[in-house]
Amino acid sequence: MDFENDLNPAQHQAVTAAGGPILVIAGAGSGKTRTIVYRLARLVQQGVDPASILLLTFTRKAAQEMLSRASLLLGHGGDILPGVCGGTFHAFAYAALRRHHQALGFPQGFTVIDRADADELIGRIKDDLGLGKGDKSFPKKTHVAELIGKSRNKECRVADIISRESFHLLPHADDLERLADGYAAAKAAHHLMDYDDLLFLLERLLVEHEDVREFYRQRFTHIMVDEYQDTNRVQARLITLLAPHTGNVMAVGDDAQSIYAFRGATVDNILAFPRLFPGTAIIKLEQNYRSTQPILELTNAILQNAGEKYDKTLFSTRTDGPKPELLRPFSDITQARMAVAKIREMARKWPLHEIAVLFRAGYQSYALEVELGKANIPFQKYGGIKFSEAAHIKDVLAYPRVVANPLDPAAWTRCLSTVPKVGPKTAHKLMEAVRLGDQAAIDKAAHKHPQLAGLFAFLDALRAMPPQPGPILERVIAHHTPHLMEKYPDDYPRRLTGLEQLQQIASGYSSLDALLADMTLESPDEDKRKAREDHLVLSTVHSSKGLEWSAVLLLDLVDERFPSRHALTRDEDLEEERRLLYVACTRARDYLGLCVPETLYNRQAGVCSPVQASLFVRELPASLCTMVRESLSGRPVPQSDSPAFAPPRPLSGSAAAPPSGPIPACEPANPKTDPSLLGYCRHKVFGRGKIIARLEGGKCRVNFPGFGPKVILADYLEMEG
DNA sequence: AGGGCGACGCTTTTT
DNA sequence: GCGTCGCCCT
Repeated sequence: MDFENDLNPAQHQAVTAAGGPILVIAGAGSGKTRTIVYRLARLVQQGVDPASILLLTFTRKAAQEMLSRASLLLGHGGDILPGVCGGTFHAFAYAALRRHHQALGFPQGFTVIDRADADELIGRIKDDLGLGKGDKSFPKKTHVAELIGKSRNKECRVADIISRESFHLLPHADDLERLADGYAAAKAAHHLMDYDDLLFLLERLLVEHEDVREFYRQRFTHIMVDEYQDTNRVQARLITLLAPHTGNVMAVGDDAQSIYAFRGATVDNILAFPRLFPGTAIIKLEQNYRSTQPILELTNAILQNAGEKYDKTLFSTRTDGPKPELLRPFSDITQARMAVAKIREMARKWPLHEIAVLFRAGYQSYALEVELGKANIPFQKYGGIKFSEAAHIKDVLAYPRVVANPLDPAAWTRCLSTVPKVGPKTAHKLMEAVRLGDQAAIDKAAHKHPQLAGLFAFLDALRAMPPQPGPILERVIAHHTPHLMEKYPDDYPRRLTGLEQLQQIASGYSSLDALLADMTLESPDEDKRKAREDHLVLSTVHSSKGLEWSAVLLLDLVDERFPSRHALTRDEDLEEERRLLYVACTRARDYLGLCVPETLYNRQAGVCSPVQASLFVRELPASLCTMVRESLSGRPVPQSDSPAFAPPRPLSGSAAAPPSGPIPACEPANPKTDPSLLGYCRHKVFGRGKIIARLEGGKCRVNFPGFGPKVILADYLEMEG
């Protein structure tokens, strides 16, 4: 290892810093991973036992990547550095809780439930409490689950979350609190834990059991935490519990890339770190090795318009390269066509896996996925539906779940639903009968549903087997295949392949509990299952965190989509959207294309309505990108002189761009119709409000405090200021 | 009580 | 394009 030559001075300092707390502020593309990898390798080289290193990352994939790169540096070949404990906070918490579950009053262990299971449980409690019956204003179970999750992650009452961001639900605040309590009680009664419980229970374990705390403090003498800007409060407390104040803790993060505030992450953790760990060495990595200078100029400009100032300006040694392109398809429908043309063009220069298409939300790639299918371009989608979330996988895993935890309601419902004429209601009654040992009720039900006896016999047989995942899954799949064929007559072959993959995965585990927990905590790697072919990457911006590509295309950069329209009312939400765009653009090494459709297809009306370019795009100086319009043939046509962002025009307009200056420089001729003005206004009935969008036909969407968003003709509004 | 069917509404991001 | 809800029949 050549530390002097492989690292720049700041990286070198971070890698070779002696023990004690270290905070590394690592700008996008500044060699953060390289720094962590080299430090890992150096620690091991200096004789630190790998087993005493704890590496906490955002995904297990990231941990594995770092460990295998460090192994390579140490000359261990591609093998993962043996002994190092690496993974997510949640996976680490699960392992610790499993080891010490008796101490917490879970003598028989517990089951980790995912979001869908939690939703279902909440739905049942909602029904039990008789909430929302015939009341359309009562939130749906998924929304309730979201509120409860938020309140726990932000560590405040459900009522506080409601009054801060969903004030229309205030009338239901008391009922929602009751629902949250009921949910917590049901989890305890059935030995279930959701994602949040894992963290809070680990905290309780470490606080209440000094011996356990000391065990971990002695076991892990070196702790490294990646993506520290996206940790929440309980995660920060866990670090202080795991490490003494003078401990060897290295936190790495970038406040400008914080994109998980919505689930309780707080950049305050970065600011507070030096206070919690006195004597922290603070090291900043600012040189960018990833992107060309023109791309960095654009990303720097995005941050410059942020309300909160980030004291960083990335600089690159890569001065070459084209400016980012601003692609203007006619609509979000033709955007897919234009993107495919662009991807074809780029595929001449780079392999497909070096090209990525990013978007704000999963559904925004549907149209593109269809076009890619037509064009025969292979792709892999990140951040979409996960392997373990597919219905048939969950169905099959339900059997071993019942074996592992006979109180798991979601698992029982799935198993019992394979019996004809048994649905959620009967399943619940039966589960209660099993729990209470009510043999009479079971016999009665077995008489009514003849196939029930077979299912119970099968489950008993499973319980009698040694708890080895491989053989158990083999039997379960054999048992379940007829049901699968019945349930999915059209595509059961595809799903059967998925089950075979599951069988493969399962045989790699020695403990059933570990398999089940991993399936809910961390879905298996996509690329392990897919043939190693060259494919384009589609991803949500959130899932693209920490990754990079030679070429990046960004879809739907229009108001209401990016920033998401849910983020328009609160300032801090809008700021998070800005950082999200920053993360997206800093993924690109050589080429960055921003797609700004001129219209959006409106399904109800069946027409394309003009939209504005995203607020963030409108703010950018026109000189930072090149504009490319879609020609009528669908091929991209570069514009000779690139006026920045034309106001939206109807499709009927000529294909040639009307002469128009950049919006930022637009003169405010008529404040009522000027589409760039999104300030405050007054309305005779609703009072003061904030204009959040300009619509066609001289209308605006205005958010009135106390009334919510309304669409109003601009003529009825009086502009303020 | 289950299951099929049509209407509706909504659609952020993830461990 | 999806899940969810209510209605109606079995």
